[in-house]
Amino acid sequence: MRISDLIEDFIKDMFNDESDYIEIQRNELAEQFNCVPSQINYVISTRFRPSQGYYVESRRGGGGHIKIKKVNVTNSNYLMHIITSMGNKITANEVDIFLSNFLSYNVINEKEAKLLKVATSDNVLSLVPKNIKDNLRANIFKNMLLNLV
Amino acid sequence: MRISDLIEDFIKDMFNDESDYIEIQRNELAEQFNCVPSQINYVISTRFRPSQGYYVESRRGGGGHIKIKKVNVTNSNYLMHIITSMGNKITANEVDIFLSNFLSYNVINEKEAKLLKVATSDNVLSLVPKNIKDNLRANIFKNMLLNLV
DNA sequence: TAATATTAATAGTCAAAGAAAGTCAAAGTC
DNA sequence: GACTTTGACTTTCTTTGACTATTAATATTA
Repeated sequence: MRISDLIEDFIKDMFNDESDYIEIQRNELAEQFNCVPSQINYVISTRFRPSQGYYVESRRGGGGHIKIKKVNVTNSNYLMHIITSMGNKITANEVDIFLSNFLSYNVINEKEAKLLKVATSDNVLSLVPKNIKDNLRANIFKNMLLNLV
Repeated sequence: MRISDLIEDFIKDMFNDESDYIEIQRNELAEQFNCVPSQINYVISTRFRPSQGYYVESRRGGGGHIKIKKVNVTNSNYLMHIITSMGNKITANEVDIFLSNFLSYNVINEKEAKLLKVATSDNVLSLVPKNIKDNLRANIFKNMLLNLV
């Protein structure tokens, strides 16, 4: 079995009912599996993506760590379904359409919609090179949504 | 847990309803936490910045001390003030500190804080060229905040 | 006694070392 | 060809300590 799969399983086993997130230390985990630390990054970036229901944050420096949050995916969950099916690019217009749907289904409130809209608006992202803008927007949108599920 | 975080928490716990400021003795505190005195300065300069709601003054010599004052403010004024006084660059760490202050002042709620954090996190902005990342972050942060005023 | 000098008690600064995590591309595997 | 493994290099944040600056307390002097 691939080592990446072992690491994936190991991390997934860390989740339990009490908390919806886990914390790991990259170097320590790498040592346990006898691999280079960057392999942990590989595993996270291929198996713990937003589209797979995971939200990741980390911190460097002394006491640093990687925190992985698992979003509860009941397959009836409308938002989750949107997140997993959304591509890795999205335009400001498409965001608007999503938002008005979310609002009409009452899955988010006005304030949240406003925040989502602002954070992904062309205006706010005007500094971002055009060729990555829609990718970034999708990134922001999905990760924000994950935290509303 | 990082010792800096412990010190930060310890100091924050010292605040109570009666007084809006606290006083510490640098060497004594350092001794309690078994660290070098300058670590206290590190904690103060990274977690109790004047721009983030704390005003710090100190005195050297016998009986010297460090006094940290919590600047008391009301909702929209406070946010508005922060927004206008904030530079056009901000790091993810600085966002964190802002957010914890906003939360302690009750000017935003947990969900809003989470959204702000996510939308400006390094992970989510990883696609963005380094030279504009902190500018973009400030852009997103300020514009989102404007919608919370 | 008032002014001045000295000493001790604090706090401040800054840069180096340490402790993580991130990136990216080359090499390997299936 | 797509996915995985590896490792050199980078970035971020924290800890440490040597050196500096300031103030209060005390001693000395005029």
